[in-house]
Amino acid sequence: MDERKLKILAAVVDEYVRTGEPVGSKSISKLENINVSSATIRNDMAALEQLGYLEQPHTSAGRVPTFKGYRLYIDELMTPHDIPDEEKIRLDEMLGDRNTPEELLVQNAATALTEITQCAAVVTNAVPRFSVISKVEVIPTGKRLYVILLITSSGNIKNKACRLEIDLSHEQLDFFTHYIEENLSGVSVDELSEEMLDKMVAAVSAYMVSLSPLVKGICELSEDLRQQELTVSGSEKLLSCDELDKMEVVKFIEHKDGLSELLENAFSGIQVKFGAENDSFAIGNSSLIVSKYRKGGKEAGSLGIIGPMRVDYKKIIPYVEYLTQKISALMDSDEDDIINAPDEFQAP
Amino acid sequence: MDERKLKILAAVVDEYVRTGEPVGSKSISKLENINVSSATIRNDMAALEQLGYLEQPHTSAGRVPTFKGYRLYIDELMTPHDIPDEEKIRLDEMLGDRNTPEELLVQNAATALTEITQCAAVVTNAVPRFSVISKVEVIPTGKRLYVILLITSSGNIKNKACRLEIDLSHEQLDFFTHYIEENLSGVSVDELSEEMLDKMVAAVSAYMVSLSPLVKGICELSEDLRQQELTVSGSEKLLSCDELDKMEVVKFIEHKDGLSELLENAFSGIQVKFGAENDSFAIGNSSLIVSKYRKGGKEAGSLGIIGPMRVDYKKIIPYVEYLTQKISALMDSDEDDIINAPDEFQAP
DNA sequence: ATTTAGCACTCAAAGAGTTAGAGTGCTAAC
DNA sequence: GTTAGCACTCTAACTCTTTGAGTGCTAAAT
Repeated sequence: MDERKLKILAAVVDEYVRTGEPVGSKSISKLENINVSSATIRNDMAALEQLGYLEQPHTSAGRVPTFKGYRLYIDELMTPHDIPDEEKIRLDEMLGDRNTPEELLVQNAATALTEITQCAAVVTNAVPRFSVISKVEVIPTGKRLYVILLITSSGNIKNKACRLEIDLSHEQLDFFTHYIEENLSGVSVDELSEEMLDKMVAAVSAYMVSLSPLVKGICELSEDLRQQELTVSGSEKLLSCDELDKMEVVKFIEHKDGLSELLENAFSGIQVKFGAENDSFAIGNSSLIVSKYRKGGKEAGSLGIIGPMRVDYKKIIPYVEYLTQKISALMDSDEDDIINAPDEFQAP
Repeated sequence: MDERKLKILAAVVDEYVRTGEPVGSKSISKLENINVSSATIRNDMAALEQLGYLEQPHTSAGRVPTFKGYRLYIDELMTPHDIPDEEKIRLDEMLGDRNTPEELLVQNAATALTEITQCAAVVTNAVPRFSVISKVEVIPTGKRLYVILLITSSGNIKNKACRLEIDLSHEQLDFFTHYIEENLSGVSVDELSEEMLDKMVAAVSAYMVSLSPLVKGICELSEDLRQQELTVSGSEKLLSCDELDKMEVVKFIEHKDGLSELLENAFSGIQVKFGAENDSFAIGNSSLIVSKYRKGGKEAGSLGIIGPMRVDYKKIIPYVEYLTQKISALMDSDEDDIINAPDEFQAP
């Protein structure tokens, strides 16, 4: 692989991203930093096509990058743009500050990304998993009717109504509440394993079978907590993008299967995945640009965009990187504000 | 307006709904109960177009009903189909019985409607408004951090985290909890007026200004409660419906603005509204078919579908009517099961 | 040994022209 | 008032042609 060939590949990608039309040898030869004739470029382009980096929609058309071509471009050839300072300021304002709730922080970042990229933005919020359970309450609210309340240190609150077969005496309820509180209080949501909950089900059932709906309710609630929340915003942008198949986009909007896992399993750092490369997430010509943000050094969630493969990587990647870094920073500086002391208070 | 013209209008709507193609005079003349020639029909159709009930996509095409045409058809001309008995049985099974929670009841109805109509189903659940507040709790969960919990007799639970400027002593918290409990417990959600809450804000603030975030939180929660819950299910069906503009549908899916008010302000009984007729809810060629269900004689919520204007009203309207009636019946017979005794139990 | 100019060739996209057919409006007869 | 008949209209589908961007190859130039 020739130095010049790489330069030409980069030029083809840049041109194609800019114009959206297949790129011909002539238009490349006219570029500033290219000083060979179109014939030479034709030869090189033919070679690049041989190698699988470019392809022709039809014989007499210019070349278009293949996803292998994009891959090489992104990994090696591209020179990312800098984000102008005034733009950074604007982003910082959009995001929020130390006092902005974490959920809103990532939400704002998503909004910013949709606006900048005109693509769908995707965020996961795995923050709840880092928190510990700070409170479990079972509150009787009526005849045989109870509400289970689960509160985490990060302020996440889940509740669920439960109907029992029988009414519980104060003693029974007390027993149950204490047992649960003892076993779950202070446990990190991450550690809430199946076994642990199974053990509790067994123990409580042994004491009194009628309590099992309550335990089941708690299991369901902790299930909820463990699940990282995936939000896709601005997905309508994908519909007006004619590189993507409308039907596939619609299917994606309906159920975002696979995406959640894909994000969960991603490495840290910025990442670009193409629809073609993995079948779990199947919008044909799409590209997913994500990065993970961190909280207290641990990966806490992902942030990125879904768009067509023909997207301005030079421009967008720095934005995704900047936003994830900023979010990580804001979440870290926020840490001393987070309450990790579930036992400090007693219910009145 | 001639008897025959009305008959022709009805025939045009029926044919158009059936085929999806503009309807010509010839195809109408071939119909069983029409015994005039196509020329006569042409004359009548021209008249109907003059009157605004029909329109032509272009000069040499058949006619299509305008929304004014649909309106007349629905209000006066249409003969609704009967639902077959076995179908009714199937619906009854899908819905649930006396023991099915109300929320699930309407949810099931929505699912049934999506399945039958291949349109999006929309339900509102105003049931919470009929219930009384059975419990208010303020639970400390960390440094200056409190969770407010509002539970209604119908099992509705709302919560909200609140951060205060200072830590509360047990006494302060007790005072507050008691005050709130005393004032709100047993109050029906419907009666939760602005004034009432304002009075509380004033009273509490007089005692201690720092408590006002809590009162504010409670106000917001009761606001939530009063707001009827709107659920749209199967909205993906609208995307595969080519009469509707995809972009508008996506926008609608993302934020269902206006729909809630539209439903709230609707009269009782079955109702059909067209996207064109009201701008608050703006999917171009859409039609909204809803009816209200009742609980204990009072309107409790709405149930219906959103689809293209070209939808089988003859078939769908009876389904919507049947389901709302059934739900009303189930909710009424369910009434003695509802817990209206918030004071029966004490927190442990 | 590359690089380049030149040229014949290819192919999609756009435009022009044609046809087919469904449907209309009007007129004159019933 | 209704109907048959006919000329007219307009779209959708099809073919034919043209255009031009772009290619690959060859032979000359560096």
